[in-house]
Parts: sequence; C-alpha cells; structure tokens
Amino acid sequence: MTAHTLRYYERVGLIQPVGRASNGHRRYSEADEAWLQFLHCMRATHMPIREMQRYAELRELGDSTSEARRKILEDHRSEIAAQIKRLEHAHALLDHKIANYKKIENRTRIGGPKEIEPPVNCEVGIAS
Amino acid sequence: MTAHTLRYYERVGLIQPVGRASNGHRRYSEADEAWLQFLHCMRATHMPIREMQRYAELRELGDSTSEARRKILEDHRSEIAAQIKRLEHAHALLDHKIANYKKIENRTRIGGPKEIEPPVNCEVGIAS
DNA sequence: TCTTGACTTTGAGCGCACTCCAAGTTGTAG
DNA sequence: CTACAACTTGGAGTGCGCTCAAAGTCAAGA
Repeated sequence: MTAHTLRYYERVGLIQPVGRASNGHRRYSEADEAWLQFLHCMRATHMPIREMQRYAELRELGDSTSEARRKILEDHRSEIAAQIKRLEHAHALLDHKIANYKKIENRTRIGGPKEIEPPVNCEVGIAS
Repeated sequence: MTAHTLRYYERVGLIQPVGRASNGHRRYSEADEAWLQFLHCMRATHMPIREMQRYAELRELGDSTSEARRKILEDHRSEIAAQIKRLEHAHALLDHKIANYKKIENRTRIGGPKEIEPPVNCEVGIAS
C-alpha cells in the first residue's frame, strides 16, 4: 500500500482522520494498521471501495450495526467463493491447454506422432 | 458478454473481423464463439486486455509462436494460483469474523456470557 | 406505406481506483 | 546557513475496460 493510497483512503472515509506527530506527519496506530490490513485484504479480493465505505460507516455507528456489517461480510464471502470457482475452472482449463501446447511442441520438434490423435479441442473453451 | 463488448473486442483486435450476413450484421461462427468463451474465461480471471491482445496476435502468427503463447498461459496460471491463495485466505478470515459477529449478536440478545471470553481479535487482520 | 426494432458506424463518455503534480512546511545533515 | 529529503495539501490526471450517444441502414409486420 502506497502513501498515496493511505491518504486516498483517509480522504474517502475508509479510515478516520489518523493521529499526527508534532510536525503534522501521520502516525498510524496499531489499530489503524490492523484495520488497514483488513481493508487491504478486502480490496485484494475485489470488494468495491463503495462497499468498504459502507462497512466503515456502519463500524463507526457502533454495535447496533453488527448485523448489517455481518451481512456485508457474508455477501462478500459468497462473492469470494464464486471467484474461487471461476479461478479453479480457469486453472484447469489452462492446465489442459498448456499440456496441449507441450504436445504440439514435441510433435513439431521430433516429427509426426506414431498415431494420429484427435484434436485436443474436445472441450468447450479450449480453442487455441 | 454484451454486444457492446463484442464490438469492442473486435475493435481492439481480440477477435479478427467477424463474418457478416448479407445485411451486414455480424455472424459469429462456432470457432468465434469458442474463442470468445476462452477470452471471457481469461477476463473473468483478470487477465489484462493487453495480455489477451498479445496472445491473440501470436495466435494469428501461427504455430511458430506456440512457445510464446504457452508462456503467457503459464504466467497467467501462476497468477490465478496466487489469486486463489489470496481468496482462500480472505475466505477464512471472513469465516472467522462472521462467527465472531454471531457470537456478539447472541451476547447482546440473550445477555452476558457465562464466562468472560478473550476478545476474538487474536489474529492479524481480524479488526472489526 | 409506415412504424418498429435490431443492427451498423465513429467517436465520445464514464466509473473505478488510484496516482501524480505543484507548492508549501518541517527536520536533519553537512 | 544551506541543502535536501520527507512529509503536507487540494486538485487534477491516468489507465483500464467497457458503455453509450447519434445518426444511419435494413427487414419484417400492421
């Protein structure tokens, strides 16, 4: 996280105005750091800034917003689960395609294969 | 994928100029569709358009670019693996936090707990 | 014949999340 | 005392990936 980003997050209300040293420089408390780490983790998993703002806002309002906050987290958790699924699917697809590329490279280096193999585009989405 | 996006992809060279019906409307072949599906899968896993362009370009150049293309796919596969790791970490974190929220909600509804439990912020990044 | 709707084009516009610029202040090292 | 680095501010700029607007063409249906 860059200093620019930290200031940006403060500007847009993701973090409360942070403590200052006597010279006016920002001093991040451990609580600030933990919160920033959490924000970072949410951003790294593509939670929109808007949603993080909403969460931060509720957090400021205190314990009565607990359920609303939990719902936000649950929604994001679902989103994460969906992302994982997409990624795993793509990962498998790439395994398939990479293996296919290797096969092709061997063919062209050493010569034709002993048997004619079917084109490996036997699955949707394997198009070269 | 919207029609807008399809035209955009054609404009930026992700797909070759596609066939037309007699009235000038685009007609996507099955090969086009398979390729688009692949592109969609890559985008859904955050491959940048730039990299997809590079891949498409190599693909047009024919078999001699096989290794370069494979490298692109391998790089993206690594990227995907890293993403999965991040997501799984975040998922576990959210499990933790959501459980904690539920605990808090039960406490406030029913009354104090029988025993004083330690605050659940026992791990980095669990800050409310 | 007229209307409707789906497509066509070029080029501009938008939302997101930063990212940087310019000008100013402060603390430290030489 | 001077130079420099590291911070401060408000506001502007950037890059990505779409997304839409405006004006035009064409085919089918009432």
